[in-house]
Amino acid sequence: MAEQAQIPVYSRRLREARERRGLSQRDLGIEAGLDAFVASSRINRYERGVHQPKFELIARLARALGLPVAYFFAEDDELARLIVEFSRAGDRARPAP
Amino acid sequence: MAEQAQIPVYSRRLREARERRGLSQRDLGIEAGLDAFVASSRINRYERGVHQPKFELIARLARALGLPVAYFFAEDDELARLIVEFSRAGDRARPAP
DNA sequence: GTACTAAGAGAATCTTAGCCA
DNA sequence: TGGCTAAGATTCTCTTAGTAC
Repeated sequence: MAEQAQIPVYSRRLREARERRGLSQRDLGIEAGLDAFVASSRINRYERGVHQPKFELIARLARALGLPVAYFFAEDDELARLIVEFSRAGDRARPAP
Repeated sequence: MAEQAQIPVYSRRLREARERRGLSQRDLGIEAGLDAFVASSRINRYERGVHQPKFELIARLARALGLPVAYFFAEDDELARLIVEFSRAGDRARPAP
């Protein structure tokens, strides 16, 4: 049987977070600072696990989605939840920089 | 004044974790499955922030260092500590897969 | 409008072969 | 021995131009 290439964690978390926000792939890319003409294509590649974005871009996507970068690399769902909780607690303590 | 290129989070965390383990750059690379002839050069590039490793490699480095991948992307030190605590708790609950 | 893809252009990393403390 | 680097070889991503629903 043929091995199906595994979707990376960050791809899965990216799509989940985007859909939770009700954004299209194009609009998420634009909010992260990508050119409107390439946004859809690029975000699609990342969510499908075809291409790997630069960390700098992941950081911008994380900011656009209101999540810490570490969230996108949490394999464990419980750890992911913990990271979100931590960032929300931080938001109250020290507002937006 | 010239802007100093910022060292990425994962670079900083990688070096810290490696030194805590008392490993050389070469030995860490080898433990992560890199060829002995390229290990030193490549790990050095990652720790200096010159090159970005593939996520697949970060996952192997994380395993070699006994840390979750998310740890290497935690900007906040307190969050990093939280992630380590979580992984240690998990080790007791469900041993090595 | 949204999700998605092929393929050449462009930009990155990887390997080799070293240097310095 | 350990940390580090230049540069060509290699391999990746990015942009463009599309398709299908």
